[in-house]
Amino acid sequence: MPKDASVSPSPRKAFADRRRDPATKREAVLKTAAQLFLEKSYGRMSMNDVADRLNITKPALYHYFDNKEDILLECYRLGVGLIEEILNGIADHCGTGLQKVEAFVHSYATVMTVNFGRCVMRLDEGDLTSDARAEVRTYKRKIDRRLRSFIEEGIADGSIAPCDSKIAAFSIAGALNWICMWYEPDGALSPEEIATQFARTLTQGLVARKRSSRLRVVFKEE
Amino acid sequence: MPKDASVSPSPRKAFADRRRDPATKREAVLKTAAQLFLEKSYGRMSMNDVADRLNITKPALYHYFDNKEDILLECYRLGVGLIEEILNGIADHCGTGLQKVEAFVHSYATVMTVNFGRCVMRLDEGDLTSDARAEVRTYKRKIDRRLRSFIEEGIADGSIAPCDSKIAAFSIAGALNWICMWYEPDGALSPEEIATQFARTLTQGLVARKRSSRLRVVFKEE
DNA sequence: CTGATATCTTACCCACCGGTAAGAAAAAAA
DNA sequence: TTTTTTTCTTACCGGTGGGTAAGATATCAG
Repeated sequence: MPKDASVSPSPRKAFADRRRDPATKREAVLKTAAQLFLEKSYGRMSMNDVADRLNITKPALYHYFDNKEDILLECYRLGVGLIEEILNGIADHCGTGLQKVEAFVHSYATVMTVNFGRCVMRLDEGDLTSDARAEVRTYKRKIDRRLRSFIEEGIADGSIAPCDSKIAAFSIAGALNWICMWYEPDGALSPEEIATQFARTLTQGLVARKRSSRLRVVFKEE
Repeated sequence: MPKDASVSPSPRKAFADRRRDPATKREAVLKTAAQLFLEKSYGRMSMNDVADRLNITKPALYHYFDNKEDILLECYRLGVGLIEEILNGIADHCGTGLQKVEAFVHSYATVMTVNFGRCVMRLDEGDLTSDARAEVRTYKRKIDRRLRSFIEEGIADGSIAPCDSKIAAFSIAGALNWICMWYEPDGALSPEEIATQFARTLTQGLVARKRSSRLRVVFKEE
């Protein structure tokens, strides 16, 4: 099972020899930190945990990162990068506001099943210093504003029923963000299944359309 | 503004004198612990924080509770109690599955704006010992199963469009649980506003129904 | 081969946290 | 008052975690 070793070697092996290759070692730290962070949360993940899993000692980590916060902030930035990619993709791909929301939900749900993506929403602002917190808040507001603008666009173009876009955005974002709380990579639900049904449920709702055999809907122009 | 002092005195004053009144003192501990827990999360909330806010010293707390986990678990139980109340209320109040889900969302959203309710979803299982974790998981599964049963009921009675009830329940529960992450008691959004729009959005979706002045829907029995 | 540089380890510091031991001070019971 | 019980404080312990100092070891440039 030899993958492309130059791209994604097992993080454990990145520190196997002391060849000078800071980039891949940094990457290895980030990957295992993200993994551990998801397993244990920021507060319970110690620098020793990270070091142990990489078969090195704690001080070695400080050769590549300033401190614990620095590591997790970097994971966070990678995750945000994934999200911003999909946001830009949606802006181009024109359509109704509703279609944009649907595309957003589908893509965002998928990102929430990727480790770095999950880190974004698992990171508690309370664990950060005020500088880092400010940065994180900026990202979050950007994403929230974007979703809200899609909803408002939909209301304007008639594809979305009038509503408070702020609350609607919180509702959708909440459902999506919570994915990282229950999703298990080896679980029964595949990312694709989740993304598809989320996109459907969050835009169309649960309610059955009146198209049963007993009832028929007729649209009449006036 | 004198409230009923026998019911809810300021937690700070509960320990003002040493009169023997364990019940209200316990309650005061729980309230401030819940408050602090919401402000700082379990890991960053120290027993000293709680004691300081009550104007006592740390060991005094151990007169009323066995340990830190015991305190938060008690807060958790109070919150779960609130949720189970609404669940039972909905079971009686008969109606379609969709109506039950709607009622659930409305009530649950409201509970998520009450401190003890918020504690339920902010409590990270990873912070607990295995015994407590087992208890917590039991409660959560009970709630999840209940919501899922409402959805399945709705699919059976035709009020809800066929879907994977598991994913749908995760979606709805996620939106609701996430409320405790952004809700601020003194913020712009009132609990009632939130509950009402959540109930609407999560059941009906965002999509505009074709009921504009240009179109009219007619239901015809066959 | 040699000196310079990057990499990593051993040993340590300090702050904090959950929890306890032992006893003082107040309140209730006698 | 005296005794007993509850309530609360001072002082402390063991463990852990982030982070650093200082030096050993390997890699690389020349």
